Amino acid sequence: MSNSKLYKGSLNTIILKLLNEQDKMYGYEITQKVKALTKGELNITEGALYPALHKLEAEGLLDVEVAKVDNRLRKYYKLTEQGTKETVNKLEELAEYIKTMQVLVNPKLSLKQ
Amino acid sequence: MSNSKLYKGSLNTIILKLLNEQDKMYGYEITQKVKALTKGELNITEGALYPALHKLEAEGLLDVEVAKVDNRLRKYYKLTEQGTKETVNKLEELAEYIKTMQVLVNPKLSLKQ
DNA sequence: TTCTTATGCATAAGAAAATTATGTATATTT
DNA sequence: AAATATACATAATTTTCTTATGCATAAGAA
Repeated sequence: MSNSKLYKGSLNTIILKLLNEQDKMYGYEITQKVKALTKGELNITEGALYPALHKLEAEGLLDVEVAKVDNRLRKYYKLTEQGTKETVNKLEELAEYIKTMQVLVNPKLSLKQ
Repeated sequence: MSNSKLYKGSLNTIILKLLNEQDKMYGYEITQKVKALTKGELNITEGALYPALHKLEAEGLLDVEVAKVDNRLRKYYKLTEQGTKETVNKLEELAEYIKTMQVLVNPKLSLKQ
């Protein structure tokens, strides 16, 4: 995923947010989109992505729709209603996480703002 | 640690940064400091902290010094030279992580600044 | 004075989320 | 023809954490 361990735990947030923007995406598309957006910084591995997608689906946050394009399989995922709600939560958690880490890591700066 | 999974992978960064500020700290002190700084948002559990400290020491990033205060044991940890270098790396990684996540999560905003 | 809470360390069992490796298959480019 | 890109999947292992448990002393409350 990256040389930095900090991305551990961020994958679901990334997936949900992308699907919130793009309406529907398939797995491989997600990996390419993330690579492009981060200019190669972040490469989602398949071994992380596919189990994560399956779990989000099992939890009722994603719906799947299978399509065949150019004789190849694609599994399009989109947010359920519950998935949209959870996206909001995840984004709030991310904002909170960033704030907290900034307090811990740059206590002087955090007093100023 | 927190209801949010995002903190996974952040513990070493937190420990190193605190020791970079405070010169030397003992385990329990770290848990209390983090709790105070984050107003209770983040509670480092002992099961996470002590193994992390031991590992950082084994990697040569921390030195230990045992002290007895009020008939109770304290293990003071401080950064080695290598630990100070690694602290810089960890902080750079955190800054990079935050930037990257902001691009992923708020692509419109990230264009503006 | 006894019980609870706080201080201070430690480790073991288990869960969660990732990495790494491997497998299958088709399409496209070199 | 071979290599790369597209597209999915899973299994073994590792990392990092939670939860539970254990030991011990000090301080405060009932």
